[in-house]
Amino acid sequence: MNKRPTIRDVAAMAGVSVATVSRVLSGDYPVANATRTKVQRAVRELDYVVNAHARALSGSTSNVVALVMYDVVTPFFAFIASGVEYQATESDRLCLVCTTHGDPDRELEIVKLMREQHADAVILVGGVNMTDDYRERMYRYAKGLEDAGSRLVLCGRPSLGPDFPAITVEYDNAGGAFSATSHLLSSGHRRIAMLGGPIGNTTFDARLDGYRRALEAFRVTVDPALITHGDMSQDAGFRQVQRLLAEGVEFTAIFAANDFVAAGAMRALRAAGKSVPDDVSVIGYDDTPFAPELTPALTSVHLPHEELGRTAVKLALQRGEGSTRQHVMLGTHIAMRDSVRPLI
Amino acid sequence: MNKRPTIRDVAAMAGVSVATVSRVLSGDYPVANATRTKVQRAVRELDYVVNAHARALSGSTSNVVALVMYDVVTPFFAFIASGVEYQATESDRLCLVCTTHGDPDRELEIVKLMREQHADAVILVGGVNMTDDYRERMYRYAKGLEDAGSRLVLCGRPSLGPDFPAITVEYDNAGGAFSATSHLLSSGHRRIAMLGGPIGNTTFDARLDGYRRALEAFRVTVDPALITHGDMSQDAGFRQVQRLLAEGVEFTAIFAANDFVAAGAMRALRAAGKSVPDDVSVIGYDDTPFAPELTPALTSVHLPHEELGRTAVKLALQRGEGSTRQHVMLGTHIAMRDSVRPLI
DNA sequence: ACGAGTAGGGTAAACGCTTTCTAAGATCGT
DNA sequence: ACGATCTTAGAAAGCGTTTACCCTACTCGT
Repeated sequence: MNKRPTIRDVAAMAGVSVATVSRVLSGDYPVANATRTKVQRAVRELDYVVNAHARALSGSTSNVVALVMYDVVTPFFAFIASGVEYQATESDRLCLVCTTHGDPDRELEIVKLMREQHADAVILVGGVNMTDDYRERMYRYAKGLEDAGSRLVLCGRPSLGPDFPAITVEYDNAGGAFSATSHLLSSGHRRIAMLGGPIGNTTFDARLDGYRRALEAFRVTVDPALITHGDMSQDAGFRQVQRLLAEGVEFTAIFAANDFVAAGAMRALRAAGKSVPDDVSVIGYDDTPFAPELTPALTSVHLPHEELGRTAVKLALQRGEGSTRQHVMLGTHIAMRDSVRPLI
Repeated sequence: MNKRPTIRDVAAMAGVSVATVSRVLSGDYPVANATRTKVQRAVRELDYVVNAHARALSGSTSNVVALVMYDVVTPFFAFIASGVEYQATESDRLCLVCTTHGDPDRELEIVKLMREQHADAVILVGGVNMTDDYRERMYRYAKGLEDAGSRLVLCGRPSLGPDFPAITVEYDNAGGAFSATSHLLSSGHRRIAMLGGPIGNTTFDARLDGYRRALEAFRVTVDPALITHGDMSQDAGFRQVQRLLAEGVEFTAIFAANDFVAAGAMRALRAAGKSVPDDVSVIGYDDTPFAPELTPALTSVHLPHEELGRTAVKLALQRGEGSTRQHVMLGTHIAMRDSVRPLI
């Protein structure tokens, strides 16, 4: 095993100084053609590659973007990751991926690691519980990262205010829920069950809010009995519908917190001998890839997942005045399929 | 914005030398308790974090594991990534994720980047076209990475031989296909269509091979008319079944290259008025999360995705003699669900 | 023909750590 | 009480780049 060559070896072989080699490699300084050629040949000959750490230490950017999310397999996160990865390589950056599984300690640990790494951007993805503790934590993160020269990006979670030193890239959670609910309402449904997510989570609170606002816009009173909560799993959807049925709550449509919950709901409905969409219409959220594969194909609120990720990176990497605290909100739309039917 | 503190600042504040600070931080050298406390207080006071690049430059490990795959959203890859990420953080490593989308140039580029980064391990995931060009490319990669002190891991693709300087972690593709096909055969099916993947891809060739071997084991002659090829998409599955039907090829069961293809096949069957599993049994591969959500729930070959990822990292990080060219093969099993029915 | 300007390239000082080498006290056996 | 041994800590030499600074040799305009 050969020791890997350094820039000095290249310089020696090419018969120039290390400064010249460095200049040829970064290409931002005039170098005579003959010299450039000699250096390039030496590089090829030795199969030389720069040492990224030395470069990062000397220069000051690490060319790394960090992505911090709940997990890596949930389609919601996977698609955002896809967008981030895409834009990162587009911008000649590498992409570090970390998962928290919801553990704040792990999150703290990761932010520390990213400060160590001098990541150009740290992108925190997904809804949260908006507590004072959370705000304070974020403030500490923002400070630490700023000192390390990193941009903090909140992706798919609300802004912490225009004064907060972070970029925010969200999508219109409440708006999507409003559309979805309105879609059911204008199809004639009035008894619409809302299978919510965990209480306090910004994402699901916003979806619930959109639901409420749509009902109000249609002058339908919000019946608390129709609103349930659970985690975001299929099982949760299943059980919530089971309970609703057991309690004899009447409804002709369901708006689910996300597609997993919707899938569980449809399963419970089927188990109870109810047909979707003949007896009950169902609409989901996130437009997960399996939505069109369900029977019936699930109508769902489509999110610009990948664009969310791409935008996060793009904004974080863009330099210049005021670029540290932008706020963008992306729109959603309904992907209409077969799980909703007008009430006659 | 404060400049971030360095180890010298900590040393100054604690009234000790930088060497002592370094030793307190790495904790592998005896330091008096009083001194340790002083240093730790200074660290907390200044909110100091080490500079990972300086550390990597000085020491010689970067504590980074790189994952190179086709994409990030396909469940097959996402679950492997999940395992890699898990084991990486377990081993105090960060996880760099790169995608190739099948582009060899991009792959080359990534390997170069990983040499620059001194990644502890570079994990290449997924099936490939086993050409001479490929072997040669891998050999170059292995050389370059070895010189950079990185381990090369081939994950979910065949070994390049015991002399090749890489670790291989595969799962039993042919074995899984053998089991799946045997399952259909022992349910009485004899006319089993095989909806294959792209020709030449190691993964799908192996699955096809397992199919063949199972038929032979049951003394059923392999009918080429029953074997089709396509990419691994749902559309491909749909079209392949459509064509089979149009050509009047008779079959009572389908073994699909993967679950996407199986989903497409079921759709085509339904479109043609055939019932699954009453008219045709279907079995998929990969046991994707949506498999149980299909109607009927899809029987599929379950892969140890996460374990594959975890094992890749574990082997790559384990030091010692002979640890650079191990080869492990993980087993598969059939997840039985509702898409297969015995032929009476 | 001459000073200004520019292209091309070398020298050496950072960058922020780890680690080897060295040395001063403290502790101990005899 | 005195060398030997241990513990603890500092000085300084890298690690492999980038870049500020400096210098030389041309090219021009006049």
